[in-house]
Amino acid sequence: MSNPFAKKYRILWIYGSSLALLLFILKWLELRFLIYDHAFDIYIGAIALLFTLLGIWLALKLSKPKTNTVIVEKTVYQPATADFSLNQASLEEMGLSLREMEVLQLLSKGHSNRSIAEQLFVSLNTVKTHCSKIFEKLEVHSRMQAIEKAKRLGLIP
Amino acid sequence: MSNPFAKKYRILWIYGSSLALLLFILKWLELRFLIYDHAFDIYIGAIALLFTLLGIWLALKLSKPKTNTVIVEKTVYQPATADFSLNQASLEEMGLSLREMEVLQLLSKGHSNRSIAEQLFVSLNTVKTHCSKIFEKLEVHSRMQAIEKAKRLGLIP
DNA sequence: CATAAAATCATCCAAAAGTATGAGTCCATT
DNA sequence: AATGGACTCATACTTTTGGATGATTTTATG
Repeated sequence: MSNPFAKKYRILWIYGSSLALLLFILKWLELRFLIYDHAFDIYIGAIALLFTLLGIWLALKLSKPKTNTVIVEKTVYQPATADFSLNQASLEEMGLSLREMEVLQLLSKGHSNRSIAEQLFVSLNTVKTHCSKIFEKLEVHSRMQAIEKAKRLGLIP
Repeated sequence: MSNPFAKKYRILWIYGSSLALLLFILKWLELRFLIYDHAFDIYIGAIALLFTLLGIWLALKLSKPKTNTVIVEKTVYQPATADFSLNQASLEEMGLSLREMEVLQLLSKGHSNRSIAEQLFVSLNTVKTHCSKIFEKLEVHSRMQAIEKAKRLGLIP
């Protein structure tokens, strides 16, 4: 933790120091070769300061914020989806509606009717209705058989 | 570790040197064209531009890197279990008995408790007991979840 | 606009699944 | 002989699921 901080601060320090040194040298030169009057000098300094601030403001306002993207890998155990392609023909033949496919997919993941209802923001009864229709269309009598058949038909991975 | 540092320092040196050079040129111009009033505007403009750039550079280089932490959930899919080989280690770890494995296998084929009972020549209650123990050991609460977990542990094909 | 399909929700009932607890038998190990 | 694990079975209870039926709303389509 302290190492990267130290590094950052060191770099900052070096930047700052060299800048200060440069300005100091300038001042020294200025004093050394006192040719022009101080009013002009102050004026130039003000201009410089003003536009430096302007530059800083511009940069801060217009620059994209540096983002530290932390990627958290959330493992999902869903095997055999890599080369899955939905069998459109089977789907057409079975006549499953869009919503029924959604339910079927959640069904195949082992979710309960209640869980599916919550995920789809519908009532438990609706999910049961969908399930019944799915079973009817797939000609099965339980969710397990439905998954079995759906997988075989290429409806789900 | 020392290489990136050296690189950074070199860049810093170059930046610093060029800045110093620019300032010296400006100073020189200042001395040179102080006499001519009409060059004054150009001089001020140059100063302004230069210091604006300096400000931008300063802001970009020295500003604290804003750490906008973006958490991205990445779904990692497990490869398909094309060639099944029983994961003995997982089995040991889960502590499933022989009979429980039998039940689990029939379970995974979509059989009902009654069907399993008939196939194993035991009572329905016994099957339920086995199931309960399996669920307990696999830390799940339904046959579907059990199958899911057993598959990804390599207990069943 | 009318009609059909899809989606939603409900109630009631029966079957299946799951939970908790207790208990008996068999068998291997200590 | 005692112990513990595996297997068996049972009762009682709760939850979930499945089936049947009917109704309403939304949405697409001719």
